[in-house]
This record gives sequence, C-alpha cells and structure tokens, in this order.
Amino acid sequence: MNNAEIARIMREIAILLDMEEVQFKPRAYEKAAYAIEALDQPVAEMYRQGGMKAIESIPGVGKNIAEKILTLIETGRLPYYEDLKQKTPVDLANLTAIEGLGPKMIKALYDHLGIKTVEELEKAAQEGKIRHLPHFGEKSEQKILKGIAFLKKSSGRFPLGVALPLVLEIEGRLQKIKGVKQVAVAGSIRRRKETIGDADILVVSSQPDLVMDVLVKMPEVVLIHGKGHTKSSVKLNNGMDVDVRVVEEQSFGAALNYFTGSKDHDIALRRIAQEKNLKLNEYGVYRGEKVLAGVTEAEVYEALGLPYIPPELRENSGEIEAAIAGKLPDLIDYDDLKGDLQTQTNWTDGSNSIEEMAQEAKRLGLEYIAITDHTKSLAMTGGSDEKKLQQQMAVIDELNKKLRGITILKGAEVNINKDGTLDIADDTLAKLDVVGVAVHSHFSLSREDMTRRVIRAMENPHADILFHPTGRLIQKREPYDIDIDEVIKAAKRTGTVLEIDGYPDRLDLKDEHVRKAVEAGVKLVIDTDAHNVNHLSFLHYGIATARRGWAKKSDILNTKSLKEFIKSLKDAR
DNA sequence: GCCGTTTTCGGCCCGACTGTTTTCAGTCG
Repeated sequence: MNNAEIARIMREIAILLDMEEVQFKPRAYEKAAYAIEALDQPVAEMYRQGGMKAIESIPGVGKNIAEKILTLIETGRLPYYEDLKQKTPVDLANLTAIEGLGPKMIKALYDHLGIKTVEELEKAAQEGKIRHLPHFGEKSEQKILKGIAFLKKSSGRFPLGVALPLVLEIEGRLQKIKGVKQVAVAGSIRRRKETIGDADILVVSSQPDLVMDVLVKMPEVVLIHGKGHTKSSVKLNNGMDVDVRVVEEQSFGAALNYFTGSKDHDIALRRIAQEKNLKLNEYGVYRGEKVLAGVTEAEVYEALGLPYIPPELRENSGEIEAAIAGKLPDLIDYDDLKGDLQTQTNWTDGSNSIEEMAQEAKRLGLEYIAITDHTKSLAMTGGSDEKKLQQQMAVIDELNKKLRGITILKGAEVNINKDGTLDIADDTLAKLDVVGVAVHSHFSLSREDMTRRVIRAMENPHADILFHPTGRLIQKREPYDIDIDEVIKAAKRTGTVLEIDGYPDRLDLKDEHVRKAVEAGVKLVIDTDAHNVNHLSFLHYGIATARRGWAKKSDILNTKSLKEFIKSLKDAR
C-alpha cells in the first residue's frame, strides 16, 4: 500500500472520528496523514529499512498510528478503520468534496435521511427534504445543490498535478520493458493543460504484446476497456483512463503530433497540408504515395513549411498563424528560472525550516529563494506580525552569512485586508526584500469591491508581487470575482508584478490570463507556493502555465540573476 | 492519539464567516 492510500485512510479515520465527536484524535490522524503525504519515500520502504522506529520517527506518528500503518502495509486492510466505517457507511470521498459539507453535516444527513451517496443527497435536496433537519435550512439546501453541480462539472477530469506524476511513473515502467525503443506521453498532459481527461502514451517496440501485457497487469488497473496488439485502454484505481498505442518507428513523430493534439490544432495542420497538396495523418506526411515525413515531429512541421510548434501552444489559438508569420514566441524554458519568490516555512504553516528550504532550492539549481510566510491576520497559520518578521529577518541574515551558493531573500505573504490595506505596517514592509500581497479572506465581495480592494493593495509602494491573483483552487474553489483586465492595467501602472503560482491546485494566474498580461507588457514571476521541500519542484507546473500563456524568458523576472531581479522590483532603491 | 528548554499528564492553531439561531454549531483556511 502506497503513501497516498495510507494518507487517504488516515484522513477518513479523522472524519469518522469527528462524526463521533471524539476530541483531539481526529487532528492527530489528520496530522499523520499530512506528514505521510509529505514523505519522499514509501512508508513500506522505511519500515523495511528501519522497522517500527522508522515509522514512529515520522512527526505526528506515534506508537498507535504506527501500528495501524504497519497493519495496512502488511495486510492492506485495517479493522479499526473498517469498524468505524461501518457505523457511518457513506461515500466520504465524494461527500466531503462538496463545498461546505463537513463530518457533522454528513453524519446528520445519514442519521436522519440515510443519505450515503452524492446522488441520494442531490435527490433529497431537490425534494426539499433537507431544509427540515435541525441546523439546516433552505439556504443550506441550495448550497448543497450548487456544490454538487460544481462537483459534476469537474468530475472525469484530473488536475495536471495528479495526472503528470502518475503518467511519468507509468512511462518509466514501460521504458524498462524488453524490446521497447521509445515511449512518449502525448495528449493534453504533453500540452500541460491544467486538467486532463485521459492519458495517451505512445510506444515503439519490437514486442508490442509484451507492452500490453505489462500495461493491463499494472497494480493500479481496475478495468480493462480493451487490449489489442497496437492499442490498449485501461482504467486506473483513481478513475483515470490510460490509452497506450504501439506505433512504427517511421511513424512515431506523426503519431506523437496526432495524439498530442489539440484536435483543433491537428485539424488546422491537416488543412495546411491539403493546401499544399499533401496529406497528413497519424502515420506521416504524404505526397501521393510518397512519405515525406513521420519519424520526428520536427520533420512533420518542416514538411508542412512550418517551424516546430511547442506542445503547450497547440490549442489553435493563434499559434499556427504566428508560425506562418515567423512570430512564434521564444518561450521560457523549463530550466530558465533562477529563483522562487513564494515559499512558506515552519515559522507558519510550512513544514520545513528556512535552511532546509534554502538547501533544497540550491539542490534544484536555484540561486535565490524568498521566504514568504503568512502574516498575522491569517491566524490559523500563526501568521507573523511585525515583531516576528524582524526576528525572521535576523535569522535569515545569519543564514546568508553561513550558506554558499544560495541567497535567501526576506519576504512575506502579506494579507490584503477587506478594504485593500495590508496587515503589516509600511516601515516593516520597507525592510523586506520581497513583499507578496494576497487575498485570503472575504472571498465573496462583489466584482467591483474585490477589484478595487486588490488594486488598492497593488498601489502600496512596497507591494512587489500580487500572489495567486484570482484565488482559485482547481476543481475545488472558483476564483473570486475580480476584473482581471483591470488588475493587469493596475499592474502595468503601478509596476506590480503578477505571480504565476505553480502549486498544482492553483496555477494562478492561469494560462489565458498569463497571455493577457504578457500582451500588456506586465512582468511576471513563477513561484511554487511551497509548504515543504518537496513542493519546490512545482516550478515545473508554473513554467508550463507560463508557456501555455506564450510567456518568453524576458517576461518572467525570476529568470534574472539575483541582482537584476532585485533591481526590477518597484521599490528597488 | 501525539508530544514535552514550562509538563510523562494535560494540553492540543484560532478567527471569520455562514446559516441557523436568539447564543451557537459547523466549516474553512
């Protein structure tokens, strides 16, 4: 059993204990779940190497939880969990995904109405049965229906942050199979779309049947849609479909192009081929019977008289016209970043120390990292006040004297108050290297009020960067209502930098907004919003989003050296 | 159930918001 599954069960136990009004234990299980997720190696492996001691060394895991984890590793089951589950046998994963529904309400819905699933909940809400329960009313009924509608809209798609690591893992397994020469991930994952419908993987192999055998026997496979010599399709235990196609080497480039899409991009390419009296399909580019290209994507584009178009641009949203005109942007590369400007540490809600974050950033090849812990009005995180920020600055000064090859910048993720003022005094902000400002409360202001509020914050002379400008959480929370065009204008006017938050749940600004900002000449940074050392690799998702938004290296300030970066911030002196 | 430069027992992040209430319970971050 892997870490993600163990963490999921720990979380469910927390919810089930919450339902029983058990005190404190739920928080303990939650904490353990979080810690297990943050591990960089499987718990089973830790146990193999260091026994029970190793499991108990995980922060938040003591003797009791360690024993439960061991039971899960060894048997794949946990009687304690199953007993709890029996008391309230409901579809927790999906019910808790509904915004505003927590353990107590789910329990009440089950106790009074026997509701176990989202479908039963929707039916009861539509029939007006829920409003009569104690502590429920018409508004909560409406809120539940709205939450279900949102859930339905997003179901069947997977965030890139879930799909990409999983598919890369599968890609790695396929590469190791005997006879396999090439493997490539195609489809919307290759285009780095923020959500993914299903995964497409292409393989060149001298033994196609062996590839298919390995695929359908993977432990994650719960359903085999079909298995053939060149194409197989399976469903994984997380609900995601994976299609694998074995293609001929001479067609690999054409197939990669065809299956990478987007469909609209492919159609536009075939139209260009037609105009040139050529034929383009998944096997190659043809003039009559003669094959002109097919081995690589580059030669396919070349045969059509086009420069190579990066996958992230292939949405038929102007990239083909730009390619014809020789005006494709020279996109930022995946190794162009020199710094990360939004990271949290164990001074607030992060789990690693400043030094650990800095060391990991250095290991990843960065030259600088800003520490931007939350500020005081975000009470749940133990947000910093002016005094705590001063203390942190002193600690960072000391670390900078000690560390080589990485510079730590003093920063903060400063809360924007309801009226657009900031919750940290200006004289303290002036001492920080990097001030990020962000909305964390009052999400439901009107469009007008929210826009005015954020712009007012951007007008603060110390506010360098607007963090996650729209506040959305992919498939979890809609962005707050804000006029992004006005925000972009204000960014231009005030010299405030807009962030591309690369945390996979956020990707905020999103690709379309990045493109607007780039067109307006507004400068951007790409950050991870890391809350532990593992999150620092999320820069990849931010860069992908930047590329999808047509951003060049010159549009992104943290491609600059430290000195140049600091000079480009608006309060640089 | 976890944890200890206040404690091996007795604490456990806490304020805002919402919708239900008439003083509070549940959820969220």
